[in-house]
Amino acid sequence: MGRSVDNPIADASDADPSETLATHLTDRLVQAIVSGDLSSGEKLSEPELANRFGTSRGPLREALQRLEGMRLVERRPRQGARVAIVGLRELVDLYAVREALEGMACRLAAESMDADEVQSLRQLLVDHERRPDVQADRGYFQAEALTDFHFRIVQASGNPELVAMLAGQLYHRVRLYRYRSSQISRRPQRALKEHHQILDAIESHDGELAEILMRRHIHAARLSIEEQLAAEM
Amino acid sequence: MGRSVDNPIADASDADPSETLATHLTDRLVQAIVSGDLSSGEKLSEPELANRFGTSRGPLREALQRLEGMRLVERRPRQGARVAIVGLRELVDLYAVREALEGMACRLAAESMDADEVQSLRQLLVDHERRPDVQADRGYFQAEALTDFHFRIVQASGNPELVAMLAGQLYHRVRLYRYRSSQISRRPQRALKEHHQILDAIESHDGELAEILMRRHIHAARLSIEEQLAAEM
DNA sequence: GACAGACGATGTGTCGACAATCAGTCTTGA
DNA sequence: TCAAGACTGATTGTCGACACATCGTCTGTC
Repeated sequence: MGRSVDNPIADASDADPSETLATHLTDRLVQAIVSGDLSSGEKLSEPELANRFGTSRGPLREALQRLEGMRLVERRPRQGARVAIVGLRELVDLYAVREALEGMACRLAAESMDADEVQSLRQLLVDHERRPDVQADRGYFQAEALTDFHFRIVQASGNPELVAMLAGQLYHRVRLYRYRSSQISRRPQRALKEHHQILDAIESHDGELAEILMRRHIHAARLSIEEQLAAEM
Repeated sequence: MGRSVDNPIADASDADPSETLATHLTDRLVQAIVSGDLSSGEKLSEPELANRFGTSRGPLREALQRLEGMRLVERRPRQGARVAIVGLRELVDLYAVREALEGMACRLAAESMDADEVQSLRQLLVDHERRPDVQADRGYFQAEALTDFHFRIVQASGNPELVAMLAGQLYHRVRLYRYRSSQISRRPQRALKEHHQILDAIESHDGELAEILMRRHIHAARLSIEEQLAAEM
């Protein structure tokens, strides 16, 4: 498919102590699912995948288990794993939760971020602004931007529970929808503007406003994805 | 400790198709951690636990992985698993997230629950009310009550993502704190009253009020646990 | 006496193999 | 022709074993 060649040598030759085969497999499977390499609802065969990635079933099962925790796959005892179903209904539910959690994160961030951190985030937005795809008003809102701006706000909330919930599992599913919906946002300039407004609220330590703006921002993003997804289905 | 004897015969003799050794182990380990049988920060040895539960390391590792997903244990590559640390700081963070999510769940429930469901929940509260420990104003707020009232509201929200986040991982840690803080609430009557008020708001489909009341309720519960925990430390 | 380095023991990560189960196909009977 | 049941193939759950890393201890030297 899109994945040209697995390079087990380059991956296995290093002896990174903080990584294990299972974590590697997890990352690769996440990527495969999010990118659509493994399609929604597809049955995942353990022997086949293990063979495909050049490992045994042990680490692969461990990886599948983690994906289940991220709700990217669903496993049933003695029936195997399937890639999670991504539908309109699930999108709405997911973004509703995201609104609540990121709204909260944004409020906390507004209350605790110092000037340096704000400045750093502002620079990030400026960098985004200069990207050619954004200039052409296409594709700003890729997964990268999400992991950049949103993730850093979440981290700035200072609440590890919140970070774990969002970065640990919710964001993976969000990325899933992003990729599936043409991979390209139809409103990059506007999204970028909203990011700036959110950051403005954070800068002035207006938690309440920051939360409201973030919720609206996510709400609008959901509507955008919803449209595209509905058009594709 | 309290666990006298493992009874592998009674557990293994059945052939429940929907359960596997790993799920069994998960339940037992959750219980062991929540009840304090395994103390906070304790190192978990795979061979020892496997031996203790009469299985091999395979299913046990799978169970540990799930516990990691629930954030009841922390695993580091090549260093093993440790029971999660439960401190005051973590409690505050956890309950902040819980406030946001359950507040949202309560609002959704208020908007969608029908009269029958409300009646059923009301009956549940009446049953709780009659329990001897509640009559003596002691111990209403056990884990059971949480899985009863709160869980049913969360389910009534109709948002599977929300249910998964709360029931799938957050509630396990909440139970952890409940058990650790003397296992007994000092405000059962008041908590019960708050439950009734929340249900009143739900009954009148006042989502906004229901959310506010639920948030206050959880906030008060947190303060109560915080006091007890602080006194014990 | 204290610190650095080597040694041994335990534990984790990974693998291959076996039994029970499930899905799909074919046969058999009405 | 269709339905019920048996059979075959593949897959999942589980187990035991091995290699390497990590932790604790001991020895030797400064």
